[in-house]
Parts: sequence; structure tokens; C-alpha cells
Amino acid sequence: MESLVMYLCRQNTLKMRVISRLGEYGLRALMYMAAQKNESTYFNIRLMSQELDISFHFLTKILQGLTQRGLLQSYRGPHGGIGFLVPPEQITLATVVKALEGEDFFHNCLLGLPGCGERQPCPMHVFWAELRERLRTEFETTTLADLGTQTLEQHLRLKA
Amino acid sequence: MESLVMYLCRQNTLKMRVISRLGEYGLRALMYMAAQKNESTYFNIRLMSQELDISFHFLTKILQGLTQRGLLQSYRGPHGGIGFLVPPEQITLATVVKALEGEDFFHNCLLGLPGCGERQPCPMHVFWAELRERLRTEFETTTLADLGTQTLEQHLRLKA
DNA sequence: CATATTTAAGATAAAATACTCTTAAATATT
DNA sequence: AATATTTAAGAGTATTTTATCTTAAATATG
Ligand code: FES
Ligand code: FES
Repeated sequence: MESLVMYLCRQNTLKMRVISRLGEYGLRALMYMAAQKNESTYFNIRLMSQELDISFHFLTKILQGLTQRGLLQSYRGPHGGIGFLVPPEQITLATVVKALEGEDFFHNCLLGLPGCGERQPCPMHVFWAELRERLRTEFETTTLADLGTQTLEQHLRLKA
Repeated sequence: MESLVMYLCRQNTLKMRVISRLGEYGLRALMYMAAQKNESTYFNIRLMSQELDISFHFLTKILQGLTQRGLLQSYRGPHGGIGFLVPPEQITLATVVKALEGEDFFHNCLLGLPGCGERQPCPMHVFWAELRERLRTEFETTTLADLGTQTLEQHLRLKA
């Protein structure tokens, strides 16, 4: 039972969301790990969730998904955790985003119409296809390691 | 009460959504109107909703919002409808998208962190800020009229 | 003036997304 | 073997987004 004022208010405050929360949290966690450069060790999810101020259970689930998709490996029990299966130098942002958001992440119509560009491109298609391709290229050529060079405190918004 | 299979299944099929449904429907409707070039007349919302296969009430609400924000004008009663207040040649995509999705549409952090670039840019910032700027420039320099040149049947996915 | 038409406004409902909680499985330590 | 630690799996809840429904206001027409 929400008033229209609130309803419209919410609509006014919509933000451009290129990737979902899932993608945001996943990327932040992976960059956090990449920045540590402890490729051989496992990271504790609870600690990571506290430092990044992300719900522990939610983050666990997201990382679980990345493990199932072969980007990460996990180890249960004391001193267990989550770690890279392939070094962050070899993981592109495109790989991460496609794992988190879906394989066809870079193939969707700007207007949400089905089958972008296949037969009947929408009026936005030429306009959008070029931009999207640039986006894709950037994501394909940037690795997690490329982004892990800056100090953590300044750039990942750690909790404290 | 949903199974994890479905839960993960849904997560697998997420799509890149640069603009929300609101934005998609709004843009499609405005392009439909721009393509007709009947600048002086009012368009019937029900007919438009049928042709574009968008819920009538939902589309009404979206267009209502654009009217309230000064992009469109409406007229009630028989032969009433919705029409441009300024000609589509003068309406940029940026204007539309900002009206539909929020003013700071082109200023959000890719990772959803607050205050993009203001004090503590995230690791994605340099990478993202440039792409976002290109996106913004394209949206700022493209008008509704620019996109209304192609035939409607082929490009707006009219219902039938 | 009565009636039909059309958008405006508000409330409600459904679906999707985001998040939390509980229990199970694996592993190390004692 | 018993216990503590840590991720995996599944179920459940909350919030946001999307869509529908109902009633009101404005306007034209007979
Ligand atoms: S069909 Fe719409 S962007 Fe390709
Ligand atoms: S701070 Fe993250 S993109 Fe600018």
C-alpha cells in the first residue's frame, strides 16, 4: 500500500544499472582478491564480506556461482575459503560479467526487443550496436589484474 | 517457494539492461510518434499500446510522466490523446532517458558505489568513465527525429 | 444536460530481484 | 572420535520493478 508520490518518487531516482547487484558484488569481490595477489591461498568469505560491506550469505551465493562456472575454486573447513582457479591476469571482465549476468550480455537490444539485429533491427540498432561493441571490446581486453593495481582502501570502498 | 534450480536458472538468464522497461516502452512510443510526423495531432494511447504491444495502462502511466516533465502534452476527451510539446527534432535521446530513468543516468558508478568519481573513484572508474561519456555524447547528439526515418513495420515490432 | 470518450490519478497485484536464514557437507584440529 | 570451522545447498523473506485495475476529471457530441 504505497502512495503514488512514493511510486513516482522511486521512478525519478532510477539509476543506470548496466550490471545487476550480483555483478557489482561479484566484480568487487574478485577485484579485492586480485588486488591481494595471494593467488595460491584461499580467501575467507566472511572476512571479505565484512571488508566489502556485502551480506555474507549473498556474497557466498555469488561466489558459489562463479565456482560452479569454473572461475573460482573453493575449499571447505578451517582455513578454507575461495580462490582463483586461473590467475587474475587471465580473467577478463567480459568473462566475469558473462558468468554473472548471462552469456548474451553483449547481444541485447537497447529497447529489449527479441533477436537484436538478426532480422529486424530496431531504430536504435546501428546507434547501439557500435557503442555496445566498444563496451564489449573494453571488457574483453581488460583483466581483473589490470584493475587490481590501485590501493584497496581508496578504491573498493572497504567498510573501515 | 521456488527451487534453487529455478533460482539459478533465472540468474543465468539475466540480460544487460541499460534502460528499464519504463525507458524501453517510453522510447518506443516516442519513436513511433516521431515516425508519424503528425506533430500537430494527438495520438491515441490505446491504439498506440495495441500497435506496440505494450500494456495500455502501463504506457499511459509512462506517457503521463513525460507530460508532467514537459516533453509531451495531453488532451482528454474524444479525439484526445498525447502529442509532442516540442518537435521531435529538438528532443534528444538523453533528454528522454533522463526524464524516464533519472537525471543522473549518465553519472553512475559501474559498481553501484556512491558518488562516482567525486572523491574515491573505484577501480572501474577510468575504464568506465570514458565509455559512459561516449554513450552520453551519442545520446546527447541524437534526436527522436533522427531515428524516425525507417519504416515502422520493420523496426518497431508492431503487433500485426 | 446526458452520455460517450479519453487521459489522470490512485490503489492493488504479480513478477523479478535482492537478501536472509537454516541445514548439510567437507575439512582441520584436538 | 568429537568438535569447530568453513563453504554448499536449499528454502524462505523482503524489496523493487512491472503490470493491472478502479475511479476521477476533462472534453466533445448529441
Ligand atoms: S535490435 Fe534494438 S539494438 Fe539491436
Ligand atoms: S566510481 Fe565506479 S565508475 Fe566511477
